[in-house]
Amino acid sequence: MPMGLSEQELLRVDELVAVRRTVKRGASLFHNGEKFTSLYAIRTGFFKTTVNTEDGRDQVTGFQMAGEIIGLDGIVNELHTCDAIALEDAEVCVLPFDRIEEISREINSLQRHVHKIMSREIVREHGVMLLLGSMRAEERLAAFLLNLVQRLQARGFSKSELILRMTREEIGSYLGMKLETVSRTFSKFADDGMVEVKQRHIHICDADALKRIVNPQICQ
Amino acid sequence: MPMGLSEQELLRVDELVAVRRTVKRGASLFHNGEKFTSLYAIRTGFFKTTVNTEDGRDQVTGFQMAGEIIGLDGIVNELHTCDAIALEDAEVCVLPFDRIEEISREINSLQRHVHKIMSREIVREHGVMLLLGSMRAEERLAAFLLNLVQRLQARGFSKSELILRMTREEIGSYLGMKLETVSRTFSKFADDGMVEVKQRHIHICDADALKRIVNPQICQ
DNA sequence: CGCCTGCATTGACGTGGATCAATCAAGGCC
DNA sequence: GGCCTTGATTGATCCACGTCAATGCAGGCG
Repeated sequence: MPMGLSEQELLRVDELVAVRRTVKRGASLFHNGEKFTSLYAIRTGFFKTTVNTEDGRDQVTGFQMAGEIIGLDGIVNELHTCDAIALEDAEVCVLPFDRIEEISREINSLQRHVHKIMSREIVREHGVMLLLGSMRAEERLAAFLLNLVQRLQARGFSKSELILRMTREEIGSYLGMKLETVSRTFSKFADDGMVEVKQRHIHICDADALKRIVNPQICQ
Repeated sequence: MPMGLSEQELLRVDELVAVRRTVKRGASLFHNGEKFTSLYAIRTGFFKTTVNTEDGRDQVTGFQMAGEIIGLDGIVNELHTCDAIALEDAEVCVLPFDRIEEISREINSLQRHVHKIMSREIVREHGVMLLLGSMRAEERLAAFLLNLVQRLQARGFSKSELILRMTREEIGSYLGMKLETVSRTFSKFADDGMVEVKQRHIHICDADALKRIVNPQICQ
């Protein structure tokens, strides 16, 4: 992924991403408590990550799609602290972390790249904290839809059409609300003509209206 | 902070932490939008970090104390994406990030250390997401107090006595609740004999009771 | 000293979203 | 095809927390 490498450097990076692994829908890539050895770059498919308390509650901390990296949580204690579950059949590159460290000592742009990936995750989580801490249900769901569609668009998909890979309950967990509230809020958006919802098929009719919900002041 | 370095390596790390900066109570160490150049290691004092939306809402994303690192959010776009405000007079080490990268290419244990710091922040934020997404007001405040006192204890302070450096409103922002709810919840804890609260002076009388609130099933 | 200002506390009341529960739609499978 | 399971929708009710408002408390300053 870093650019402008020499041929020799490219070889080293290629060797890093050589190992692949497939994960069936519903299966886990890693579990809370497992030993951490590698990061994973998603090639195809869709994941969720969840943290869970000893007393059984759990919380979806993110949804990841092709091109994104999962496993960063495991570095600090060499143990994974969340579960990564495939929401559809998926393929990942296995990136052994000590090899990443080794090669990033030699290739500055890879080093920088790794740091940026971790920083980006921190910034993303700040955004989720803002959402969970200070938004209301409609704002949360609107922000969620806009974020999802924007990431899909960056991968060449439609900016108005999407298929949700996760259940209402998983969306609710991520957004700090109950599945019924997620469902009702979808229905309300549909009533207001902003989206069309058919189960997991979503058509965004009026993205600006969604933006106005997230950001009442700015978008008039 | 990494251990087991040669004398020469120690010199290089010493040079990294040479520059100090003081920040007065209420002043900012950096602001959202400012160019990112350095991380900061807190030597003394207490900070909060906040993110803010264009429409004026803001959200406290963390409280940081001596020994902790702030500024990681800035790496990804070379711009800070949050504000860091001193809650009391503070002193920090300025750690120019390109120097960190340079030296961590040479000293493996420093490289590992940097990665762990970033991973730890990601894990911490997972915990906050769990708190914001699935806990109720009493659980949040109990978890907050326990976390704070545990970090203070690790720094040699009392495990039952603490002085809050932040207002009820800042606590509320961090925990996703209104300042009145924070205040009421403190009063309830006091009524139940779990803590004594005199403004910002907190005495924790029954830490186990707080733990039971956070984790109803496990702690009986 | 008394006044002012910024927090904190407490009360009364309203509401957004949780909860409980029934119904419905869509696959998957025999 | 009919049955079963899993997830989604919708309604009725409830309550935790937000909102609005009054009061209290402590530190800073003229």
